[in-house]
Amino acid sequence: MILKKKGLKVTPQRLEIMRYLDKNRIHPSIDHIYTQLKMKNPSLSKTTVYNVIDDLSENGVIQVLTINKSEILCDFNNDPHHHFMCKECGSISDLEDRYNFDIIEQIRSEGFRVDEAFGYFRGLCISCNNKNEKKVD
Amino acid sequence: MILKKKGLKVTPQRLEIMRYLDKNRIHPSIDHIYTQLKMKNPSLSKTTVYNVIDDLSENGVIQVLTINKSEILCDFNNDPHHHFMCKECGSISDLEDRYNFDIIEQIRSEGFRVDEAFGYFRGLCISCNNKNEKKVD
DNA sequence: TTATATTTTGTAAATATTACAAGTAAGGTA
DNA sequence: TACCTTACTTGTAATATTTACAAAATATAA
Ligand SMILES: [Mn+2]
Ligand SMILES: [Mn+2]
Ligand SMILES: [Zn+2]
Ligand SMILES: [Zn+2]
Repeated sequence: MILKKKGLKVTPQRLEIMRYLDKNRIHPSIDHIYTQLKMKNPSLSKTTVYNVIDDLSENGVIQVLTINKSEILCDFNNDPHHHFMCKECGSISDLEDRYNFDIIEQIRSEGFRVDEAFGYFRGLCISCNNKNEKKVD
Repeated sequence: MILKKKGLKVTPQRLEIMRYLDKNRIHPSIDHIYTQLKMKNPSLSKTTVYNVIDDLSENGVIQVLTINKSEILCDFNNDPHHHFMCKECGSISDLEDRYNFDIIEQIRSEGFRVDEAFGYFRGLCISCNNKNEKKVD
């Protein structure tokens, strides 16, 4: 059990939130998670969602994205990978692993201690870009 | 004049903010800019700082960073370059150009339209990392 | 100089996040 | 199992950032 390993107590709220993030790899916001889980767990508090996300990210279980200035986004996948935000539909896509993080080693060699790395890109996703090009035709 | 070229009127407030960003390449927050300029320009409104930063970034004059979840940071240098945030002293360092953005072409070739690219790294800056290692000794 | 559209300003509203204290529950111990 | 201690959850209030808005001021072109 990943929570026990980190010294965190196993609570229904933490399990629900982790399960939700695991099954919904859409990089949801705190409010999104809260609204979705509140339906089946009416006693859930938004503060709890904040607390759980903080605990999980501080313990390296999940990662928190700041690609968006308006709110943080949550990602169950804590492997280093880049993200693309579509300015049209707002979707956040994962970018393939092959866009690697060699750069981190270069930065380390300069004397930095690198704990976290984020690659954020913005523009139009494949789907919106296709629609956009058709309009131009 | 860069403002005229973009069809933006040349106002003292815009000039002051641009001059400040040009001379202070520390990636200041809105509040930082406001506090600094308010001293010599007591009539300056924080709304104006927000408006000017929006106008300048929408017109590609400056860039806005979301490396930090608590507030946006402003960068007069709008060339693509990566940033490093120190968790100890809070400084934001520019990373060298040689950490290139080849990856953008790869993403484009997949069908995305890439307008903006950001590489954000967090950890300890060179200075704080040195101090940290001495403590361990 | 005058006209017009743009910009600035102050205030208020909206949102996201954090602080806090009281109640609740998890997990260890006997 | 029953109890204890500590960690967690919850609701509310406070804080902080950002946006909305309308009136006043100003830049620029004619
Ligand atoms: Mn992801
Ligand atoms: Mn920079
Ligand atoms: Zn899209
Ligand atoms: Zn530092």
